[in-house]
Amino acid sequence: MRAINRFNVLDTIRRAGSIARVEISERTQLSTTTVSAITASLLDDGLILARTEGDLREAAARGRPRVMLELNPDAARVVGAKIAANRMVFVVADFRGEVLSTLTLALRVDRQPINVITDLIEDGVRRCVVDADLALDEIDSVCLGLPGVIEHRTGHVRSSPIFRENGVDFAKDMSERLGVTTIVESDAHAITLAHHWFGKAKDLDDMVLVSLEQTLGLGVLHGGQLFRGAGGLSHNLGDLALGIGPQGMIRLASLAGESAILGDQPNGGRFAEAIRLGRGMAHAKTLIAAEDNTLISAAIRAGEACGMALANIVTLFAPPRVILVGSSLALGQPFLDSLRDAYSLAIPPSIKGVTELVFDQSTDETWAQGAAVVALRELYESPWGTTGPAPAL
Amino acid sequence: MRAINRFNVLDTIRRAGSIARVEISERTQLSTTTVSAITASLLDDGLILARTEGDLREAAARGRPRVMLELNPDAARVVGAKIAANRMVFVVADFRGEVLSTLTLALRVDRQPINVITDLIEDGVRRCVVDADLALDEIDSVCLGLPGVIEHRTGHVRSSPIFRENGVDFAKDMSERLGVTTIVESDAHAITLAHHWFGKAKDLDDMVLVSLEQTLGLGVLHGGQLFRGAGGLSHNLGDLALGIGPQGMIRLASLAGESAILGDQPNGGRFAEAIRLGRGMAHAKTLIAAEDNTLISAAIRAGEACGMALANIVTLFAPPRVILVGSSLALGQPFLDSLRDAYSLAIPPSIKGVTELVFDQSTDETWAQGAAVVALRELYESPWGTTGPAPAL
DNA sequence: GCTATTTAATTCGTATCCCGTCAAAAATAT
DNA sequence: ATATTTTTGACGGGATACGAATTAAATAGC
Repeated sequence: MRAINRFNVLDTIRRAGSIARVEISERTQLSTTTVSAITASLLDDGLILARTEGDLREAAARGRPRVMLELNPDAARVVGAKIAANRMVFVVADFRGEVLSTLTLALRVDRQPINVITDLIEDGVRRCVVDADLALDEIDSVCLGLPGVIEHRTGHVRSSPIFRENGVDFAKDMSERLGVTTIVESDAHAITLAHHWFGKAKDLDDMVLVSLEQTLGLGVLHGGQLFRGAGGLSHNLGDLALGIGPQGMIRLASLAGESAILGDQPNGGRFAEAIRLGRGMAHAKTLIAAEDNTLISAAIRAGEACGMALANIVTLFAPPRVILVGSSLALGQPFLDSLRDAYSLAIPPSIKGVTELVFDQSTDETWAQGAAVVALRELYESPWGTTGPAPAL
Repeated sequence: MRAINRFNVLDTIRRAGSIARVEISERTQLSTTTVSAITASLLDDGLILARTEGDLREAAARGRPRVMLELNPDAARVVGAKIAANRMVFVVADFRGEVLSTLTLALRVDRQPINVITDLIEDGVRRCVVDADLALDEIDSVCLGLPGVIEHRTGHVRSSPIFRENGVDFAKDMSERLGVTTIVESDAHAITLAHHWFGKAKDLDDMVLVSLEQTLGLGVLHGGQLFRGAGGLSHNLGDLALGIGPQGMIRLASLAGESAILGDQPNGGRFAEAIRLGRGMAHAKTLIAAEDNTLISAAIRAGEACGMALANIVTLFAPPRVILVGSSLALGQPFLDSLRDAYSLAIPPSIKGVTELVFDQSTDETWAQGAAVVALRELYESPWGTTGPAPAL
């Protein structure tokens, strides 16, 4: 019970950035007494800081000035990472989720043996931590966001384009490797939380995010919590079945996945090289501007498929807002227009107007930051969840 | 806090049917002391009853015999109803959800003006209440389950095949009409809760139910709670988009809805008559047995579409169990087989084995009982939610 | 410059609630 | 009748939250 209130207060402070006790009490519906008690304990634990200046009410404020409270950035450090097929992005973040250092490694990791991948990730984590002027033992937790179907609770990767194998116990492997608690999460879930904390869903506790990258991912926020399937399973939109074709089931990924849009490019060509470097979509955009008809029609086909799938998601979840993110958005007009058209055609009239569509081209760093948020959210709850007994002097 | 524990204890008693305090304490993880306090207050409020006999442990039980506690059936009465296009089914249920009386009215209500429909419903409610030897003012709450997209919180019906109009404030209308709090809920949600309380999901707090009737509905249970969209919106599977056809969007309902399967039957014919009476699917089954090829292929088409949609639902929600209900199941082999085939083809390998498929041919009464459960669940929480202060003497 | 006013935060006392321990009650076995 | 076993109820301790009163720190007015 106290744990719940503690978390609520802490979260209220985080959302506000800087806030006085009175206002916490207003927002949480807790009495000022309780807020005082809780904030005292939070101050005591070093999780928040008090700042005497900064009372930003109307300039001529009478009465005792408010003492502003904010998160103590140094209360914890976490590493968040986005692991994609052709790049890895790491960030070190402080307790507020603010990024302290970034590291991008442009290298192809998919289809590599697992221990090569874990090696590379370990390397990236270590380098990024050093860049932030920290040591690994100052890091409280690490979270890796990767594409695919991931069981968050167990850290079990059911399937991912990153791995050749299915069913990897990735969290366990990496935890042992790094000597730091490591969480594995779907990349879509990570960017969903990033938007909830810092992006275009700060004001909402219910929303849906669709990520259009190599893999098509989904994040559903419900009451401020990620909605996970059984066993904390993440969703994979690319697996959605669209119909039966000559070679069996046609899935969304086969029309709207990155490789489906860009097609098989001749090895060594400039396009193939751009794809290698994660610039495939940007390159495609310039080709589309030059009226490359193959690409244009691929983009339109992908947009239509996405738009329809999106409408179905909205039919099922009816969120007030859907945020679309991912590299495919860089394709520009033909893709976006056909997506929007298909969406508005496919959305049932009865829920028209319920959902607002928002497009966002986040940087890779935001994804990694989202992974850091996943790690932070777990920290927020667990280690100080139990009320510490007053230490005997 | 007490409210939460109270609810948990009450719910534990309901689930068990009859249970001793010790066992409540075991199941809820509450101390026997607390359980005693709470049960005393529940007994005091007349919500539960104590029965001295009925200790069903090993016959030769030494020690003080257990006092079994069970819900007081008379603590409340509710009316639940299933309103379909061609029939209305009412039940009066006691506090346990047990049915006291049933009333089925086989009449076509769709496309009637609203006040005709409300008239008929009012009539049905009143008659069913009388059948249970009760008066309307002894009814605590009414819940109507209808097909379509319904906002549970507001009782607003966004669209329903029952109504000619969209956007009807049905809960308000009926509450005024009956003088009893009336809740409106999607029929799929009702049957979902019916299965949670009495049917094939008693053991699960997470599951998905798909209802295949005139309308294709969906109920998602998540942590024992119905998962609703924004504003308590219900889902409508029939609105799912499958692809673009010559006449615009092809939706699931146009392939697998009742009318899509049965087709347009000549007015006055035996088939049309059967449909009128809600026996359309049964009649179709006999025709299929007689190798009516039009129907067989319609059934197969419908089954395929449903199977694929089902696989997509499972991809998104990954529930441990999916329950399929509804009149279309009566079609038998061709429908069920093609559904199963399409499902196993469309289900992504990465989540194969997560979900168990269960078919259930519930009676209409069960649907109405589910609506009663919706009403009861609200009663369980609200009126005794606050701890009553000890009355002065 | 002093006092009154206003607003913020803390302290204190009270009520609630849960749990652990212990005693009472109710049956059976000897 | 007595001992044993099991369940139930009662009392005190600990934690928590809230309301009222108190203290704190600033401004406004004279």
